[in-house]
This record gives sequence, C-alpha cells and structure tokens, in this order.
Amino acid sequence: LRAPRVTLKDIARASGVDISTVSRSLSGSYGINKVTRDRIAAVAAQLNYHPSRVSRGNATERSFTIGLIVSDVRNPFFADLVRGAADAASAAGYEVILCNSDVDAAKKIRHVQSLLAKRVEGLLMNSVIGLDRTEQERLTVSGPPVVLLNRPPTHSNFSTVTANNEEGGYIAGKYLIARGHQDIEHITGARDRGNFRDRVRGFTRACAATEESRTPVILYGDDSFIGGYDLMRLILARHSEITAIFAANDAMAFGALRACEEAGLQVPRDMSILGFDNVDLCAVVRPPLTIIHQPKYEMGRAAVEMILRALEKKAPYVPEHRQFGVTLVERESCSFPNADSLARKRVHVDVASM
Amino acid sequence: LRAPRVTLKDIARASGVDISTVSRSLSGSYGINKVTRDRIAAVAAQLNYHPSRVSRGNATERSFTIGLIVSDVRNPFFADLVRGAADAASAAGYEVILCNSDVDAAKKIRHVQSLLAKRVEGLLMNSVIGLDRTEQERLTVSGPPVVLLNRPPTHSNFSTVTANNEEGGYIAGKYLIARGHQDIEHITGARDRGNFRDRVRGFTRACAATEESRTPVILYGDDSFIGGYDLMRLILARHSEITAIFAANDAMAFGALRACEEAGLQVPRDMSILGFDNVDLCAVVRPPLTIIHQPKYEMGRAAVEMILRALEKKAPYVPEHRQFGVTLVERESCSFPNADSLARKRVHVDVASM
DNA sequence: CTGAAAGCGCTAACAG
DNA sequence: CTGTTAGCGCTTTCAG
Repeated sequence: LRAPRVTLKDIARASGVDISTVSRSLSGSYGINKVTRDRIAAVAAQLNYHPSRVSRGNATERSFTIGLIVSDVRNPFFADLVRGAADAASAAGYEVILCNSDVDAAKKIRHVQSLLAKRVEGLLMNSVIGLDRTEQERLTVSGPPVVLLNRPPTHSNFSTVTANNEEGGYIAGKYLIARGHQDIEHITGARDRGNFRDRVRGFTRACAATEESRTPVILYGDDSFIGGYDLMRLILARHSEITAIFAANDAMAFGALRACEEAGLQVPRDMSILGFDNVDLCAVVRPPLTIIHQPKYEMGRAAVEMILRALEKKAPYVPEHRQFGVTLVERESCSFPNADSLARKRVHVDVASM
Repeated sequence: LRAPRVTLKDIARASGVDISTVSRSLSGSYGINKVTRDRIAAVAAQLNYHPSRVSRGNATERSFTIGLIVSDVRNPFFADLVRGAADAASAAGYEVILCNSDVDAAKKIRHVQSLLAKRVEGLLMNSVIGLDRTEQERLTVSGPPVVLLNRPPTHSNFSTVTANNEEGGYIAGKYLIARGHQDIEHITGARDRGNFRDRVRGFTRACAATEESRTPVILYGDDSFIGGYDLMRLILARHSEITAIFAANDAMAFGALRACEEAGLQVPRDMSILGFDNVDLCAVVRPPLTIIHQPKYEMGRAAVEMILRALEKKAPYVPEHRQFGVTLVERESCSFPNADSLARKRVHVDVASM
C-alpha cells in the first residue's frame, strides 16, 4: 500500500522483452533462452519483484490454500490437529486458513462460504453438522475436496479421518477389567456424537466379553472438565462400589480426578481413572494420566495429504476413509482395586455434600 | 473442480443485463433499479452464484486475509492469541492464515514471503528476528502493516502489542516479599529475549525497593518444563535457604513444581512458586498455580484490530504500540515461608541426587 | 524461443 | 440507472 507494486509489466519493460516471456521465464513453464532467462531473473531480483499469487490464482483457479474449521484452537486436541495439517500443507507449498466455529452452526456456515469464496483447494472440518442439505450439496457438487475430522464415515460424499474409537473403548474396558475392576463406569459426552458413541460401543463390547458379563454403566454429561467433575461427584454419591472410571476424553478425566481429590480419594489407590485423547496435560497432572492415545497430529497431516492427493489426480474426486489406530499409554492413574479403598469410599460418600 | 463455476457473465446473460450491472447490483456499490436488482438477485440465487474473492481481490488489491506467524499453535499461549486474532478478524469479515515457524528463521522467512505473495492485508508475528535487513526493509516499504507480538517496541517501523512485563516482574517480586520471603530466586529463559529481560528488570526493582535490599538471584535456563525442572533441582541442591521461586513462564513453573515434588517438598508449604502467563493448565495442576496473568486472547484481538484500523485510514502507516496490563491471579502455590520447611529442605538437599 | 492476443472473474470510470 | 470500455496481474494458446 506504500510503494507501487512491481509487476510483470515493469520487469518486461526493463528487460526489453514481452510480458509473456517474463511470465514463462519466471514460472519456468517451458523453454527460454538461458541468456534472456538470466537477464530477466537479474532484473526481477534487482527490481525486487514478487509475484502475486492472487493474480496467478485468478488466472489458474488455484489458491494454494486449504481451509480448516475447528471448533476452537484453544482446545489442545485441535491445536495438535491444526499443527499437523499446517505442516503437511506447508511442506507442499500450501497454507491454511484457520477458522473457529465453536458449536455455532451459523458461524460454521459463514466460514464455509468465506472459504469457498476464497477458493480454497480443500476443506477440513470436524463435522458437517449444521450445514443443511443445500449447503452440503453445494460442497460436494462445486466445492473442493472435503475431509471430515473425527467423524465416522457415514457421509459418503466426504472423506473422513478418524481414530479407531470403537477399539479405543474396547481396549479401555479390557485394560480395566484385566486389572481386576468389576465395577467400572464410563463417563462420556453427548449421546449423538459419533466418536463418543463408538467409544461406548467398544467399551460395552469389552464388558460383555468378560466372564461375569456385567452390564456396563454409561453416564452421559458435558464433555468438559466440569462435566467430568459433576458426573464423578454423582458417582461418588451413588455407587460406592465403583473402583474405576473410563472417561471419554481428557477434560472429563481431569474433572473426575479433581472430584476424587476433593472427596479425599487418592487416585489410583482408591479410584482408577482412564482417559482418552492424550493431550500434553496428561503427563503434567498428578498423577500422570493413563490414557488411550489418538494420534492427533498425524490425523491432521493425513487429512491434508488426502486433499493434496485428490488434487493431483484430475479424476473425479472419490471420498477416502482413513482410520488411525489408538494405543494405550500407561502412566499412573490406574491400579488394582483394593478393599480398604472401598471402605474408605463408603465413609466419604456419607460425608460428601452435593 | 467438478461443475463449471457460475460467473458474473452467466448471471448477466441469464438476466439480460450487462455484466457490470450485475457486479454493481450484487456488491451494492451504488444505485440500481429495485426491480432489476431483484431480478438479478433472483437469478443469482437460482444459479447458485458465489462470487470469487480472489478475482475480486485481483481487481481491488484486497484479500481480506491476515497473516499470522507464531512459533507453534500447540503452545497454549499462542493458541489463545491466535483465537483472539481469528475472532477479531472474523468479526470484520477477514480470515487468518496461520503459519508455524518454530524457532527456525528460514521457515519464518518462507512464510513471510508466501503471505506477502498472497497479499495479506496485515501480518502478525511474534518477532522479526531472523529476517535480515533487506527483508525487514521489504516489509516496511511495500508490505502490509506488521504487528509484533510480545516484543518491546524497539523496531520502530513495526507496531507492537505487549504485556507489561516489567510490571509483571515487579508485582511478582513485591508479592513474594510482602509474604515474608527473603530468599527468592527468579528462573527465566534466554537472556536476550526482551520480554524475559523486562520481567527480570521488574523483579530486580521490586527486590531493590525492599528494606533488606538483597541482591536478587536470577537463574537462566531453557524456557520450558524441563528447563524449569533442571533449574529447580539446581536450586534445591545449592541454596537451601530459598523459600520462593518466581518462574518466568508457566512451563518453567510446572517443571519447578515437579522437581519440588520429586524432592519430597510440598508446595506451597515448603516452597512457594509463582508463575507467569496463565495458561488454562495452571488451574488444573496441583496445587493450582498463583501466577501473573497476561491477557493473551485480548492481545491477539488488539493486534488485528490495530491492523484493521491502519487499513481504514489511507494515511501512511504509522506504527502504534499497545501495552496490556498484567494482573496477579492468586491461587494456591504461594504461602508464607516457615522454619520447619527450611529444616526439611536441608535434609532433602543432602539426600538429593543430581 | 518469443511476441501478439485473448482470457481468468471481477471492478471502476465514464458516458449516455 | 445501465451499458461500454478499460483495467487488475498473470497465464496460455497460437503464430512466427
């Protein structure tokens, strides 16, 4: 906005060739005499020429940018994902436009429209919920490749990248059962969120596979620190025999941890807590949380790589579905149930104030 | 890439008016007959027209995007900042392109160039270190407004947004001294980082202002969890009279906390720890950390608002400097020094293995 | 290998 | 109010 921009025309004039020659030469599309190419390069450098990707984009229909909509970067889970996506993009000469939609459908719609208007070459978002039929239609028909993050591959027109949530739930259940826990509860978020549902399913399967075949208890609440906290307080007040908690995400696990602490219970001696996701915090908190880890960074990477790959082949876009394995990361928040703890808990429940 | 894009031309043809009329009508620049405007709108809607911001940008030299370079979004400090920036941008019809530079000068340079090529209308970055004279020149001469985050206002050609680090250090020192601590050490990061330097300065001033006028001890290390951890171990081994630690950022505070724990010291009973920044983690960790809070989100917001304001006025860009106040957030990691603890510490130091 | 010319999709100054 | 015309900066046939 300060000094006049130097354009192809300027450097064409300055080096006495046609503007198209300069264009070809600089973008190296095809054969240019070495001497004129050098001259052009020299002039360009000396004039401090920097091509406009927007003009180029206008002519070529390519923007070299990818749209990324998450609910909130401040959520460490998404921060990891975003970083993975940004790195993959960057490595391929792309950049990402980052949007935060919270859980606001209107915001999400606005962002999708802005991103399409900016002609992003791909779109990553963690769900397509909130977009009505028309808009989904528009996305699939005239839009760029779309990858849904952390959503089960139901929307057959979009690609998906997910963790194997079902297996995660299963591993969690198995692990706790193997340590001798017989009374485990699973605290989780909204019933209609696919990834939560899958974790529930896996957990249930694990419980069903055990000899005693007890029907697992699932408690639904808010998928946040406070949600985990509240649910844990509820549990402490009601089911004094519970010895282990499987939390559907880390935030809930932290909340549960806090509730136990406040009730005077020691984790893991008096209560085992198993988390899901594995944000950095898990290792800093006391006790370090044992969790089911999902590779967030890699998932972000994979998502943009899927887009990039789709862009390569000019063949009609065919949705792809990639699922990442999850792993158990054992730290210090789970142990074997013990009788003393049960007694202690009973006392506390009597005392506990809701 | 699938269906042919519908352009102004299409809707002009379909509604029997000139393309320029359509343009005006749709972008509402000025007077259009209501009936034709409605007809155009109808046709546009029916054809599912969506204007290309890149073509528009090519014609108008506006991109409605702002570049944002941080070292790593996964750092919760930056995540907050980014969110603030994104929100402010979004509210004004802009989006942000997010880049991560780590501490790699080459990466940063590449990102700056890409962003300029994409004609961002403003640039936020947390330092201009690594850019050589020429590039800084280019930025100020032909580039968009630049705001430096968390850097003291030295580079007179760029705007800055900072927290009042000096005051933060001062408050920290005062607070600890007021609680009766006489032997406080400040653990901090690289000596040449302006914000750290300011915190040191403030802390030193607070110490100087006290009656006993003891010369404050500053320990330099890596500004990370492990850095804080190592420094704390050093302190525990050397200065057994220390009763309080002022850490230059939260990560270091967490590290110090961990080191104390491992040495069998209880915080705050045996050691007070005061942090800086206030990431969410501070409230989750045990004990909850008392810290000097800087308004990260608001700083991000302010930075893009400065850019937006600069964009409004076509007057030559004059750098602006905005400083945010910091506040003490009292939680549970600081208390009064006590004699018993000192005795306990002495024992531990003898035992401590480095 | 290079120039001329047309085009990308949209805006903007200028007549009428 | 609307059409004509000329751009924006870069790419891309197509001749030569």
